[in-house]
Amino acid sequence: MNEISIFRGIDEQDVKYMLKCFQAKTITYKKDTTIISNLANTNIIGIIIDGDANLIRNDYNGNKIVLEKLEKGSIFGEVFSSYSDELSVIATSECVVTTFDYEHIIKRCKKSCPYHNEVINNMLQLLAKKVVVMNNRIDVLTKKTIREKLLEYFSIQEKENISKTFYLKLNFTELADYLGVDRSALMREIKNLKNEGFIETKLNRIKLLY
Amino acid sequence: MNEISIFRGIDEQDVKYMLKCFQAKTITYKKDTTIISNLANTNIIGIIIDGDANLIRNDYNGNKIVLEKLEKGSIFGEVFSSYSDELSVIATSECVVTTFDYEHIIKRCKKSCPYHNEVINNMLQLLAKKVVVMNNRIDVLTKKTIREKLLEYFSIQEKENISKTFYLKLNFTELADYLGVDRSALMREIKNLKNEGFIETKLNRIKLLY
DNA sequence: AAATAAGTGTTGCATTTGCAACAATTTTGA
DNA sequence: TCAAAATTGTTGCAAATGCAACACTTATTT
Repeated sequence: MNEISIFRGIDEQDVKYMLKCFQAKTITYKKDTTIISNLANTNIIGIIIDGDANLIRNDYNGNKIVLEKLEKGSIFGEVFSSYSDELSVIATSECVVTTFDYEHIIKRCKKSCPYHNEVINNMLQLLAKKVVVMNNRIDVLTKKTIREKLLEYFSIQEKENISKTFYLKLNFTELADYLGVDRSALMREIKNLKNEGFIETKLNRIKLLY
Repeated sequence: MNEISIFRGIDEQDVKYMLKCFQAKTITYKKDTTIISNLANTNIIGIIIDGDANLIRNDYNGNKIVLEKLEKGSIFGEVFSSYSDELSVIATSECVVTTFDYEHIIKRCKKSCPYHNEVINNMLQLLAKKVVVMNNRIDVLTKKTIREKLLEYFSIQEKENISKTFYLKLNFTELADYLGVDRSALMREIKNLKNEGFIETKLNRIKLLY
């Protein structure tokens, strides 16, 4: 997959050295525990070393919304400084997390680690990738009907998988949230698409017939 | 406004030097002319030095969608590499634009300009700001009804202006596109909000009464 | 293994929305 | 300054959607 990670291109020894230089802390969290709360008011960068977590927003009504699913290699905390609602990161499996202060990324360390450039480049690419992912979601959400939203979503999956057959990464409840529509209405529209011969489905496998 | 720009914190002389080092080109475009076409296939970074432009997507139907409004200080081209549709940038007023190759940002130049760090930091912050803006839009688009979308949009404007009275930056046609809804349905809902005493409007000025 | 929770699938109905079409108003530019 | 273009504002109507409620299936927990 050639995934970008914040330490890509830096060898393991140097990563260790750098983390020491950054005064990074690595902690293991149990499932369903809080990794960090009130993220918006910190200058912390976190990296998921292993496991999965969710970036959660608690809005004014007390609703918890999953803003982002974090997995191995994901970073969090880099961009939400302007959020006024409370953000937190919750482990959804046993989870190893490294955190350090954002300052270390932008300000050169005194020892001016030679691999610092590499980290910044990776960071830019991670952010750029995030922008692409968000753009995809906006494209989908901007469509007016559930059918159009679904077809746009399928089209993105088709591109990513380079195949007209793929497995949904979200369950239907999550997909409804992702598309910003009512779940039952989503089910109805999927049924319609099947009946009209646009798609075939089997569990979470989708096959596009057009 | 303390706006971030890619050259913030670097004095004018050094910016000039750096642009030379980057082999940057600065060109003035007339209104409605194409600044760059097929952006997705380039590694170019552009900076709007003066004037306004639109980042346009030509989708498969030939529809032109305004993805982003660019103004003085905006940068473009850095993150859209994965778009398969054609992207272009069109001047919406007389427009001075500087372009250079993305490589210059990430790879240290041979002379290793001392202000290079500053540029990278600014670049990170610009991207981060973009992520925040996109997050706002996703928050709005995810709401199910036009009323909820409008109220969320107003709430963001209220925060940004720190006032319950503010002027819309978009006209109603553009706002309808931004919210992903039909324009006439949007007008209807604004009328309802007025009749029910939630807002007052006068031209593009909105006053929240709650 | 039983109990509980989470997710899927379905339906009737009221409400919301998009669409189409048009008039009125404002802005642009020739 | 006048004509054309763009934007605003309105409405009837059909279609799409959300909501609520429920049965059923699959996971998870104890």
